[in-house]
Amino acid sequence: MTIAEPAHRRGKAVDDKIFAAVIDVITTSGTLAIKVDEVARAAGVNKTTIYRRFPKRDDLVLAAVLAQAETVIPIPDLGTLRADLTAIAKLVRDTVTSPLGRALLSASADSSELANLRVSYWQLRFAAASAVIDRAVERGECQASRNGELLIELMVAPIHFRATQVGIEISDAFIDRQVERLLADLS
Amino acid sequence: MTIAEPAHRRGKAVDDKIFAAVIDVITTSGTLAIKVDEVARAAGVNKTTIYRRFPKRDDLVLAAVLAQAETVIPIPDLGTLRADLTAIAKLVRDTVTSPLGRALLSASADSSELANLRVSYWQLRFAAASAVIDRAVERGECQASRNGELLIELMVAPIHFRATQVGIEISDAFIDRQVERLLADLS
DNA sequence: GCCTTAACGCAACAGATAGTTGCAATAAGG
DNA sequence: CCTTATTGCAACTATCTGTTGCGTTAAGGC
Repeated sequence: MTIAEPAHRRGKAVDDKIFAAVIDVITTSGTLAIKVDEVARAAGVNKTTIYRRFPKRDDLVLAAVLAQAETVIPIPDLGTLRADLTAIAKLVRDTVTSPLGRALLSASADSSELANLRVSYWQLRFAAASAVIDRAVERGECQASRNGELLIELMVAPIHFRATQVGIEISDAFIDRQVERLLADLS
Repeated sequence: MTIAEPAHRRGKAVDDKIFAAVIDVITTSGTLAIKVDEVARAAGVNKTTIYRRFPKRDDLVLAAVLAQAETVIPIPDLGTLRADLTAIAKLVRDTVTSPLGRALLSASADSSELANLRVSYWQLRFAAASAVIDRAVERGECQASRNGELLIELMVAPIHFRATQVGIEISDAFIDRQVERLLADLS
């Protein structure tokens, strides 16, 4: 995507160190209450350097989160729809339960940019997950569905809800229940 | 709960003004990034007074939120289970959609006290809502269910998820779908 | 109505953190 | 090797949290 690369001469590596430091601080310290000084220290970089690249603290956080979110979303292919869906559901559980996930998917009003990021994050996940359904249809494992993404959403929502709102540990049984529910909707 | 009331002589009214100001600031300014000075101005009270009652900013926010959360949760009684559940679902939608609701139910790590508050908030709601199911059972409208609260949770979760994560407007059709799903689980 | 005292107002303060600025040091690339 | 973009460093300003001392006010007993 980058047109002219030689913009930052010794800059690329610095960006990576900074982003890693931000993610690290979020993961350990827990919240988005990051201190720029702290990030600078963790990255072995001067505070000024950070401010020159990211004028506001929010820019820094957003950029780091974006870089992190660009990691490829794995689409499982375990042979059966049930297995694939279970894998997806468990991945969601792990993500939503982790400190980083909780910080990133915070429902607080935050910046509208983070809100947009959250939206596209889930849309990507739903699209990837519904591909699993499409594949199952091709295998003749279930009927075709015109709104696979909605079904995935309904499967995922209670997992997210429990993790963020009700604060109950999400058992494998609960995951299975959600998977079976989706399978029932498809038959 | 208060044992000796004459603790604050001209204090009660002040508390109310402060709490109202906090809720007001949250609702308008949106987030929990409240400034104590701002609250003091909005409440027509000196900053020192606030700090004397609530040593830390978090204490102030928590107290205000608690006072707000103590509002009675209305339990609809519209004659049919479907109508009651629809009313509950719509109330949840309105709450979760409102600026205050979004701020309070933020999934961010926040203080653990706020997290506990969130948990008990939903538990109260679920308990109140499952009473609606119990009443329908008594009317012979549906079969008894041993885990009405879980069913309510599964009905509410997608509403919360859409509002906070996917950012899609929650249509009445979506609400109806969730209600019908619960009714199907009961028959 | 007066007098005690708890509660409030006020102003000035300390501490932490975001964000800025000017200049010197350094490393990449021609 | 020399230019130049980039970084390091130190000293700043601005904002916000939280504190302190003292004067002022209002509630409630007498």
